[in-house]
Amino acid sequence: MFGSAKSDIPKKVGGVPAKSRGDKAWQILREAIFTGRFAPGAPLRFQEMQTLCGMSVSPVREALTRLVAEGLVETEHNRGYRVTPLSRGDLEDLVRTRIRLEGWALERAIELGDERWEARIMSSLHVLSRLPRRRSADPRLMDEEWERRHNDFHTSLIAACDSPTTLQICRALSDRADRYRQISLAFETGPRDVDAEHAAIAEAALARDPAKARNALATHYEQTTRYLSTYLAAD
Amino acid sequence: MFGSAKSDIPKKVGGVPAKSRGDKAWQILREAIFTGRFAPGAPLRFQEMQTLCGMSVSPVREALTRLVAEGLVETEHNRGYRVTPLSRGDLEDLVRTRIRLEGWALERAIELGDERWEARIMSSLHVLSRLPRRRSADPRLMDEEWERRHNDFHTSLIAACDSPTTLQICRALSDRADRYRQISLAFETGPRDVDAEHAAIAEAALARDPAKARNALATHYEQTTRYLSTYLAAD
DNA sequence: ATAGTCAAGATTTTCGAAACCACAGCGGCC
DNA sequence: GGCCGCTGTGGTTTCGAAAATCTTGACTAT
Repeated sequence: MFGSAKSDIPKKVGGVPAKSRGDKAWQILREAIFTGRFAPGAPLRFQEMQTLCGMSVSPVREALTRLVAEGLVETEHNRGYRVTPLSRGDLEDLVRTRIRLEGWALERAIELGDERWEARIMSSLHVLSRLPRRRSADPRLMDEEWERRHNDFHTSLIAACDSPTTLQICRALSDRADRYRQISLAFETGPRDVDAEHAAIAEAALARDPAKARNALATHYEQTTRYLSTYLAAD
Repeated sequence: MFGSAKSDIPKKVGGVPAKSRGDKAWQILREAIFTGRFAPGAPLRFQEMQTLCGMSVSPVREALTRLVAEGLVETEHNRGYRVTPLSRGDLEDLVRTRIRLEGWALERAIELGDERWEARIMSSLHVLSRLPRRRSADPRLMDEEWERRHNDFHTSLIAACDSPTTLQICRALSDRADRYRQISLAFETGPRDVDAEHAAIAEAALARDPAKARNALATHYEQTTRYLSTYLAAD
């Protein structure tokens, strides 16, 4: 369209190239919401989004529909879209639900996991621990690569669970929780050894101790709530 | 647009009027998938959908995006959309996940429910039992009103649960299961007293017996699997 | 002053056509 | 004969603008 027509499509996020403009819009808006470019509760205006994404209204609209389904964006008919607000109540509910559901998935994975499952956990834990959590340039922001690896670690823990439906829901909840994780960095004051928390989960999982693994996972997830909930609106 | 401009918008499904063409397209396509107008695995062509919905491509596309997010429809880039196939494996996974998740929601509701919760269960159970399950005209099809009331009964059971996230997921899973329920009628041969199954759940819930209620719910959900799974592709 | 009405501007929603892609059928080349 | 590339066809995806809708603010009547 303008200049080199194709070269603006294959932008990647998390290693996955965008296949269509709709995909790309989804990635861009998602990223914009995560980084706070669009604040929680802020209205999303089409003109701005079109400029940001460099495309027409149709793919933007498709992306928004997806984001609504994922719970990152809300809509009211004929009154546009807005970034879903964050709140203490939502976070607490989210964390409790994740602990319950992902805890079950973890137990199941411990039951079924083979050597390959174990190996993937060890490898993803290792590469995760090799990276600092905060971005060196701006320590209030999360390092993109760290987040990718963190995600991979948690995915690997439950990968051996045999319920695709459960895994899919876990992924969706993890996405919703990402936003809280992002901003929690700005508020964490006390010392927190995230690496140790991860190692504890992995150790219990490989030792095939379901109760212990579940506990470690719960502790890990509850840490974020602890730091964050006092700073969030009660709702 | 044509004749009386407004009158073609407020079509209702389940008592909820469509607010936009996108909503209406979603309702129409959903209904078409449930009733088998579009069979499992069948490709969804835009021309046909536009004719069926009586509108242009944009709202149809929006509806499809929503249906994909709900798992009723699948898509492959540049190769269109297709109705998500039904399979034995998917059904079994779905049912197990529902039993686990909805079982927990039920326990929680039993813990928290007040008089209003009890009253709603009794009332929705009553109106449900007053209606035949099969459509009188074509006994292989499910009565629309019955399905609405059935849904309301199950919703009322867990309504007192205090986790919006969990309730939302339960609703989504219930929607996915609807398709299996619809076709199960055509295969059910042996006698099955659905009303008794419902009554058993309600009784245990009102008696505040979590384990018993959970069991009754599990039994109820497993019945459908029992009748259906031999007729479904293994996958 | 207050509520109700209306017009203008801003924004979302929908349309119809253009651009684009996958696939099948055909013809040339090794 | 088999393989490769071209091209036409049937479909999806994206565009740019028109239509519908909401918001705002001024104006009028009570």
